[in-house]
Amino acid sequence: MSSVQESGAISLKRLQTACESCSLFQLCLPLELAHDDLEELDHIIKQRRPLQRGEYLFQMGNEFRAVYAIRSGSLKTFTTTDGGEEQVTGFHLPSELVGLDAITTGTHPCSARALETTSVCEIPFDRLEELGSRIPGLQRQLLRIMSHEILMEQDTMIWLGKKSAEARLAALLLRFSSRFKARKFSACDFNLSMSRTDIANYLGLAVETVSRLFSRFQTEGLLEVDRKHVLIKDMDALQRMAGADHTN
Amino acid sequence: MSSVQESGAISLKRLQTACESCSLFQLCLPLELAHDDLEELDHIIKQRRPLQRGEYLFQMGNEFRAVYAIRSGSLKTFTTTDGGEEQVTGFHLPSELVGLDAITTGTHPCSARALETTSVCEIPFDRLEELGSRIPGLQRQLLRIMSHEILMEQDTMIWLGKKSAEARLAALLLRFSSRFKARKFSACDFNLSMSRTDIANYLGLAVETVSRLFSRFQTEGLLEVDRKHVLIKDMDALQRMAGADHTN
DNA sequence: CCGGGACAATGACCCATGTCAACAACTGGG
DNA sequence: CCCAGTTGTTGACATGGGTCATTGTCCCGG
Repeated sequence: MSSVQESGAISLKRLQTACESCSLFQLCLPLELAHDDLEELDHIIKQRRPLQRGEYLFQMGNEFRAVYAIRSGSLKTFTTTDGGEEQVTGFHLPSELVGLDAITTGTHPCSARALETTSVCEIPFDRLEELGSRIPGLQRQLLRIMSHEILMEQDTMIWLGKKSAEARLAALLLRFSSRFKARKFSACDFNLSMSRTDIANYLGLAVETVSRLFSRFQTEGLLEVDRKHVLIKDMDALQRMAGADHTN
Repeated sequence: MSSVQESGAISLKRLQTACESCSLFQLCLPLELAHDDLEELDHIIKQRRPLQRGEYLFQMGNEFRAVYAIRSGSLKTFTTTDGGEEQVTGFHLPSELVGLDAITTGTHPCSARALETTSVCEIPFDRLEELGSRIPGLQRQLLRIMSHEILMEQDTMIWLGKKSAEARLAALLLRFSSRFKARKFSACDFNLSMSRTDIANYLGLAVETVSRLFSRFQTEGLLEVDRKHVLIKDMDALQRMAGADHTN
């Protein structure tokens, strides 16, 4: 899953960010920006030391200062209920922006934790906003990204509300598949960086159910699974499964 | 539930919109704008003939031209699956903006239908965007509203994923309660403009379950229910119910 | 190469909630 | 004011998926 991976020791000089040379360029914020505007954006972006698996990018309740674009690796976001229970609210892949849900309140409503070694671009929000008011294309792109996030969550709500366990897992797999595809990775052959527990939590199922489903999908010839590694063998069948709600 | 209701015949002269005189002023887009900026906003807003119960504000697949602020009444938004099944994605009350989820694709991903007589302000999106780039406060407010929407949907995802039927209904009731309260209506005594079927659909439950729960809440003394009308008698108990997920 | 701890898979059992069916209550049109 | 259609309520029964318990597997450190 990891791609652009910084090697070993962290040099003290400012790491090169340069959106223009980033392989995620077309999916991330910069899309459609002119060369000069891009340079301005580059200047406000800070590159941070890569996060190790399990490290937090931010925690629920932290003051909101920046949004983060993922360069490589992956994150999960989750809230913690009063009872200490965790609820996973999303998994995030390279080029995606996290932290947007903190704008309203000025406080992060969820925590973000690395699922593997992960590097991010930090984009201070006050400066992004200021820049947005000068560069209409940037502003538009920001609204578009947020709108897209709303859309994706509506989709998720549909699975959670209406669909059977198998449809939910199928939908999850398809979503990952298309996200990888958009990032020029294989749509059929990928690693899931999160644990079964995280998947189950996200889908609102018991771990055991998820486990059983993976097994069943495998015996039915839809997938080949080996731990984190997934190979999709029958995309159409998955699609059919994901489509059917349990009223059928 | 309806409040600012236009009476009978529709005059041909442009109806008075004037955000400044709107009772929803503080909750809606205009918040924090200076007088002059408000006037500019007023100029791009169109007032449409009120929608009757069951009328569509827009339909899934329609081209995205405008976002809509609800003045009075209420709407539901929903998608229709290939199988013709309906999935309710939200209920919308006065001062709320609908249509934001269409920004990314330029096409409405869901339909919006009036649950009762409902009047809305139409805000053409191209002009709003243009205005936003000139008025930073407006832009900020727009981002804030979208961020808030993301937040609310995450919350919804949590109910749907993790919670028992009773917790879901309790959470729904509490959400309406606080939304009415924010709009200076009673937090304990209100009408639900949508049918049981819509509620059930939204919560991912069977109508029968919703019906039974209403009855049970009533016998347990938490509520008094009479058709659409709800009187909350024990807010704390509801809160406790909404909090507990079915892992407790 | 071995051992411990986390993670994953599988089986047996049970409960919450869905389904089906009958009925009751309300609503609007004539 | 009545009747038909729609919407809501209630009961009996079925089942998907949760829970608990056991066993298997991987992975890392020593």
